Amino acid sequence: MKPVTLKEIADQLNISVTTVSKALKDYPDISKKTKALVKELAQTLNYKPNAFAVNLRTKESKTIGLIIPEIVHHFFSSVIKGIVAQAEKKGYLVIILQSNESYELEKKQIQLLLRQRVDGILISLANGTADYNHLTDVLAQDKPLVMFDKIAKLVKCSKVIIDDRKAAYVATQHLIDTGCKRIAHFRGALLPQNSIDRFLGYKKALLDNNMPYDPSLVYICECGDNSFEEGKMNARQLLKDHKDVDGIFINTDLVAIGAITEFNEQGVKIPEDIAVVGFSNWFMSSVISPSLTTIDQPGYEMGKAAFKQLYKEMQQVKNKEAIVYKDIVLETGLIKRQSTKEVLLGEV
Amino acid sequence: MKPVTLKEIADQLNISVTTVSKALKDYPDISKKTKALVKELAQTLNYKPNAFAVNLRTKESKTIGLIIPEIVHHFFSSVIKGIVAQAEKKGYLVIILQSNESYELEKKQIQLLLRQRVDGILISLANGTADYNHLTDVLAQDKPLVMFDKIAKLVKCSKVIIDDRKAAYVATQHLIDTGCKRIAHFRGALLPQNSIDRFLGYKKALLDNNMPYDPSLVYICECGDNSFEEGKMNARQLLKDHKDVDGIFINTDLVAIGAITEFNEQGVKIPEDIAVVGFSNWFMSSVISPSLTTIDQPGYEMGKAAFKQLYKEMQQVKNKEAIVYKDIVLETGLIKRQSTKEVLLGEV
DNA sequence: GTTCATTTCGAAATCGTTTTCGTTAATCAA
DNA sequence: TTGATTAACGAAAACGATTTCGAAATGAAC
Repeated sequence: MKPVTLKEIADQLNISVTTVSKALKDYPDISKKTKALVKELAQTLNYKPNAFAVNLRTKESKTIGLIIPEIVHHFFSSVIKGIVAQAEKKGYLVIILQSNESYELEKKQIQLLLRQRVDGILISLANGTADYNHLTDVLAQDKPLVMFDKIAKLVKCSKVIIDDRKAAYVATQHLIDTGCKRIAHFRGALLPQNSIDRFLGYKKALLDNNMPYDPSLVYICECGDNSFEEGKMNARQLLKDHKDVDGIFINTDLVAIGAITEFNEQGVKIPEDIAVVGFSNWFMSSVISPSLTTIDQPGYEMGKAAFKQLYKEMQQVKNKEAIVYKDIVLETGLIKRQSTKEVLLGEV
Repeated sequence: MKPVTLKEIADQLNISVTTVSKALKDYPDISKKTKALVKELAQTLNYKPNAFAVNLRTKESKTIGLIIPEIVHHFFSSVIKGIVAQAEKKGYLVIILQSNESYELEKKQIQLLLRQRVDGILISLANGTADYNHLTDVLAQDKPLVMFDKIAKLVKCSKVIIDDRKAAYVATQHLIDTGCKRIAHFRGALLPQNSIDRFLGYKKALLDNNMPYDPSLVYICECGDNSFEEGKMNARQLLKDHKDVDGIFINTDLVAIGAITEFNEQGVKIPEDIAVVGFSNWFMSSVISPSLTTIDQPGYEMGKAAFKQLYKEMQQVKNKEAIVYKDIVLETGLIKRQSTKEVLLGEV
């Protein structure tokens, strides 16, 4: 019933615990005969080293913590999958926690993970997080911390991101290239870096094309939950406020889908009356009608890259080297679908 | 740099480690004065008990394992969220692993979790899993194991499920009530219990309504990945094989969405020519056009219930009581949307 | 037969807590 | 004064593994 220990194996073979331990780890000072004996018995008894004991000695937990704002989310669940897959390959287990976009929770969870003595932490920040003491705490303990997607530029640690600004620029440029003259932007919440960068990309694209930037065309959502309803609401408001808008660049696919639904219901033609570009390439976007032109945001790869970087840093800590921080920027692409028109050839 | 230990606190206060430990845990044989001193110093030094040491002593890890076939999946990510939320409330951490629908991986992961000495395991079986020795291994160690959604009826442990059979019956009955005369079924893979039960519900509904059961109308997919493409493929095949089918009950929403997409592309009218009912109520289903009538499968609640049951059993083990297994069946509901017609009133 | 090297094993310390069982000193009753 | 009681603390043994440092046994070399 009780798990088998080294001692039990030792007793059964009339040798010491030391010898058993060494035999299992192929120490050179143990004879081949005893090694064989030990390994066989360990096998038949189904011996599994007690992770706590090992970790206590070696100061390694082979475990990392992962904090994300929301689990039920196409992009984030892809990231989780990438992380978990990569971690398992390297023999690491992943403890997952959801911050619910709450700063307070996030802080508590970091403490939890530190107490659990995880070897490293992967985090995508909550929208509400503006103070970074809980993060610098981690770094002060020489514990690797890698931020991904929703990051804080000010914190000195590795980051895995996409170039939100550039991607937003490309998205907006596509609207312009397909003939849109007056382009709105749904930017979601105010704070997170992504929101800021995407907005800046949108703005720059306008200016680079000698189109006026009109703040009243930028819809901010205090709630900032990037929801389907947010999209519907904003779309409804837009139709009231600005009849002349013929293109929208939207922060997140889900919001874009909300907007499209509203437009569909109100009989607004997409892309003829209004063209729409989303962001993230949720699976859903390929399936709705009209299908959504969007920016591909590689969640799985991001998770993979984030873990790889964390792993590198964990190795550095292990070898008592200094941690080398790195900013990793993943490529994105524009996925053209039905919600935008064809690119004009003659003009421009 | 190194984490603070009891010993450091003890040294600073010139008392013993024992006293520090007791003071922090409010033992009655420590004076109020020392307690105050200890607690204060612990606070300022930011002391966090070493989880390994604690676990090694107490034989409790306050950690559970979770194995699911696929993380990027609306239903499963809802389940994860329910589990993680509930676990955190009770002070448990969740280690998440993805079996990728592979029996071999599932087996390895169980071993991993046992070695990690988790206090309990939550699992939704891989499609390929037909042998249950790895599961009975867990139970033999008196370690609580709760299965959810994709279960093995033969394994003696607690299970959290929905009544797939009944739900499928309701779905099929709805097609019949809305006037469908010849109803097909896309059942996905052959093996998993859900697939079987949903098929049986479908069949029973037909028979109870004196409609012939025609095996050629049941589409099985060897690949069994419940994918969008599977839906498109099956739909294409169906249109070739059976021009007279006017309703389909489909195993999973995603497959149903694939089918709908194919029908849309081929100009088949939904629900006039063919009515469609899905299963699971993915968010997507409310958003596509036409929106999909489906069965609501409460993922979050299932996760919550699964953890609650696991928690109960972990308490039982702690109190050296016998584990009481329980089958928990969650309610489902039919969500009527545009992919099926209105219920006929006059007839039947 | 002595010396030295090599092979093979074990004793013991250690990781950081928890908990049992004493021990000491102070207090109180008689 | 003596004995019993109580309050407050500590020594030490776990938990299960790892690793350092020796020790014993064997063989080789002279």
